[in-house]
Formats: sequence, structure tokens, C-alpha cells
Amino acid sequence: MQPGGTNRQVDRGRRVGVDKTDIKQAGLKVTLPRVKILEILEASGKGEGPRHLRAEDVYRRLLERGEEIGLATVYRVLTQFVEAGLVCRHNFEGGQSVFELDRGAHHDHLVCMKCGQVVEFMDEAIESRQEAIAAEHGFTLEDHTLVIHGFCPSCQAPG
Amino acid sequence: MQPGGTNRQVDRGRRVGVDKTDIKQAGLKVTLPRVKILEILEASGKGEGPRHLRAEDVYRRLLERGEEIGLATVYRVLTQFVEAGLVCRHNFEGGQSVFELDRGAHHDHLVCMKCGQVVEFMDEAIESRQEAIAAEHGFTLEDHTLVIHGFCPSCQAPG
DNA sequence: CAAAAAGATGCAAAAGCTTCCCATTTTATT
DNA sequence: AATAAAATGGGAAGCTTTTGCATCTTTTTG
Repeated sequence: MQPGGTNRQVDRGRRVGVDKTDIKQAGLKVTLPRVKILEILEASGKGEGPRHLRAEDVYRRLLERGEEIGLATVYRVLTQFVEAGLVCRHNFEGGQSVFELDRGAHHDHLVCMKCGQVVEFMDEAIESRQEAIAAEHGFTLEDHTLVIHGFCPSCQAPG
Repeated sequence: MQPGGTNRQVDRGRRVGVDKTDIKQAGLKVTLPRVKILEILEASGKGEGPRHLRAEDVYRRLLERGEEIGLATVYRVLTQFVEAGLVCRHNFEGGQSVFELDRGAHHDHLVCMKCGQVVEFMDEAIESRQEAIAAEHGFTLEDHTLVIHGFCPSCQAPG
């Protein structure tokens, strides 16, 4: 549910950070696993590795921090966060989902086919054409997925 | 590898049909499983159900036609056909891949979130913006995935 | 056209990701 | 503090997809 939706950040504009309050407002109890997972997501993309993490990555980082949180819990919590609009889930190729904190601003992705680097972008022209296309076909537009696959500057280098 | 590529139909323009010749030209032996799978794909979207089939769907249709072809073979053959440029694979949400005959014309998809109906579309404006975006970020554009999720006309109906 | 070589198939087992079950523990409520 | 409600952890289970390997087909060669 990228465009539209009924969650906080969409109503109040850009989100700057998330905390326990967001968990509570989502109707979820404030538990240690939830707080820690939110911390991991918040740290990602801010110098602490890539912004987009697979459930497995979140799980590993928790272990590294000494938090013994079960993988099943990670999956459950991430799903709940997505439903609450705190987190975005993307299904890139390969059958795995990646998660990132929802900063309130919709964006699409450019993914390097070699190193996996992910670059975000947003293009108004593309966004509005999509609305027009959905309308032309009588569809409502609830969400969309746009991923451009190519080779990033480094991976095009000779050698 | 939707845009570009080195396969027949891209070189010769729109494909009208496929046959054993295509299998041979792909460097694959002309075997019964391959021929039958190609037939299933060709029949799809031409009145015979939806054009986009999961491996499991192809397998089931083969069984219905009395062909005892293993599921593993279906997966193997579909993958080979994709590599040969005869078939396109799309990774819609849900972790499952769907396949369709490559008719040589690139297109994107509109998928109904309720009934799963798939509508194809093609928009030049979106295509060219994507090239511009990839270029802006120094990426080469090898391929892309654009899926618009919404509710089709029937699924928006009251009740 | 038969024999040999190369490649494909089928089945079952294995993988990889994600969800489900349920007894136990934690959080929120009264 | 006691009670009710919800969440967790660990493993089993579910799905889709891939792999290993003996057997069978297709293609090549003589």
C-alpha cells in the first residue's frame, strides 16, 4: 500500500523517525522484539549497511547485537509493521522480500544486477502516467511496483 | 531480459507463432515435453484461459491433456525457454513466477488484487522516462518490472 | 540404418523462504 | 498484585523451485 493508505506518516507528511509510540499507535504492544527490530530498520541506510533488508538480514543483525529474537518473530513483526504502514515491503526478483522503514515518500527502485546495489528514485511523469493507465482500463490504482534492472556504474567498469 | 536481447523474435520483429524450429534454434533438442509445453503456452491467452501461467498451471494442463510430464521438467523447460528468449517470466507478488510466450513486444502489467486478472499495457512515456532515469544514475537499463496493483472493474462492483 | 555420444526426463530428495502451532512468557488492564 | 489479553520462541509444516542420478531419447557418426 504505497500510495494512499491510512497510516500516520501519510497523514502527517514525511516521517523523521519512529519510536515506541508508533508501535502503540498501530495497536500493537510495545515489546522488546518490536522495539529492537524497529531500531535495526532505522539504523539501516544511515551508514549502517543497505537500507533494504531481508527478514534474514534483520534476524542476523539482531543476533550480532546480542538479541535472541526468533526468526519467526522477525517475520511476524515485519508483516505487522507493513500492515501498520511503518514499513514497506518490496518483492524484488528471487522470491525474497526486502523491507525498509516507510519514510512517507513513495519511490521506486533501480537494482544492480551484479552487486545488488539499490538506488531509489521518484518520477512524477511515471507516476501520473500510471494513474492514467489504470483509469483507462477501469482499474483503481492501489499500489505499484517498478524496478529497473541494470548495471551500476561500478559494475560496468572494464575488467 | 525484456528489452534488447539476442533472440529471434527481437531480430525479426513480432512473432506470430512458435514451433519446433524455435526449440532447435535455441540449441535444445526437440523433445515431446518441450513441444507440448510450447503448445500449452501458445494456447493460453487465445481463448484457452489466462495468458500468464505458473509452472504448476502448465503442469496441470499437461496432465489434463494426458501428457505425463514431470513437474521438474516443466520448471527446467520453462527456464530454458526464458533463457532462449521464447518465453517471458514475470515475478508478480507472492513469490511465484508466471510465464507467457514472448510475442516480441514488451509490455507491463495491471493486476487485479482480488481476482488476479492480468491486463497488459505499454506506455512509451513510461518507457522513455525509465531510460532517462537509468542514465541519470549511471545505470545501464537491461530490463524492468512494472506492475500496477488495483481492483478491476468487476471487483469494484458493489456487493 | 545401427551404434555411440550427447542430452533430457522423472522421481524423489533437498533447498530456501515463510507461515503455522502451541506451550510459555510478557505486557496491559483492573 | 492478580487477571486477561497478546506476543514470543522453536520447531514442524507448507510452498515453490532446484538438484542428483539412473534411465530413456534424440542427434550425430560411421
